[in-house]
Amino acid sequence: MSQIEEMADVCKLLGDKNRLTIVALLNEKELCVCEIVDILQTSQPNISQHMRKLKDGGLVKETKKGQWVYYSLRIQDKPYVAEILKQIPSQQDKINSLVCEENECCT
Amino acid sequence: MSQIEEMADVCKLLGDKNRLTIVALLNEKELCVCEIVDILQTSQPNISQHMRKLKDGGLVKETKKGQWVYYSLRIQDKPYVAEILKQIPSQQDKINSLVCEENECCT
DNA sequence: TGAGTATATAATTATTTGATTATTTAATAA
DNA sequence: TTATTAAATAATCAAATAATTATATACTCA
Repeated sequence: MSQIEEMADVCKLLGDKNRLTIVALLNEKELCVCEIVDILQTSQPNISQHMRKLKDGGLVKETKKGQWVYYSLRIQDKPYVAEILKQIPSQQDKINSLVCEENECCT
Repeated sequence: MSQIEEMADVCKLLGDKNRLTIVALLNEKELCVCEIVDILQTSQPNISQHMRKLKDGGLVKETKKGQWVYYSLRIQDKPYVAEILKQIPSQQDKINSLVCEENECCT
């Protein structure tokens, strides 16, 4: 696949509001699926499928910790993604509002 | 529309191989529709519809010159798009190979 | 072991999208 | 005026996509 095609595929991944939000969230902090579900207010399978696309596209990596799966960004080789993220407002408030965070449910 | 939604929409526009190539071409030089059709080897209505999406998304602007319509990039307010374009290989060879260029058909 | 929880997968559906074909509009030039 | 050329629009269709619902897998703990 040509470089331009690969970049178009990455842009397509970021071309969905939910996925772009997920990437912006992960830019702040590693998160588990249930936390992302909680923040984005959608179904677990919906998030799970977005995560698979992001993983297949090489934008995130997963780490299993017990029964939880944590996702983190993997964009060292894609500096332009970091540029895009610079333009996105901080998602810290959404992360702070996690009930999980308070209850330490995923730790 | 939220900023993150607007950025997702821009990414979606760039998330198509043909449109990303068009934007990369316009990054080198203003081009008319017939030239883009020539380079991308697809139909005129196909390009015309891609140009409309890019125009609606605010990524390009058009200038009519006689019976030709020239498009050029309009991304001053979107620095991250410039960052993406930096990662794309030069499209100069494709522009140089234009028959138009030799014959000066669009001038 | 079995219950409970977290996540993934599969199947389905409605919507969106990219491309094609046919037609229309607009500009130029004979 | 008519013919020609460039581009846009409209209609159509197949493929891709995001979301939902239902089910399966995997891990933990009593």
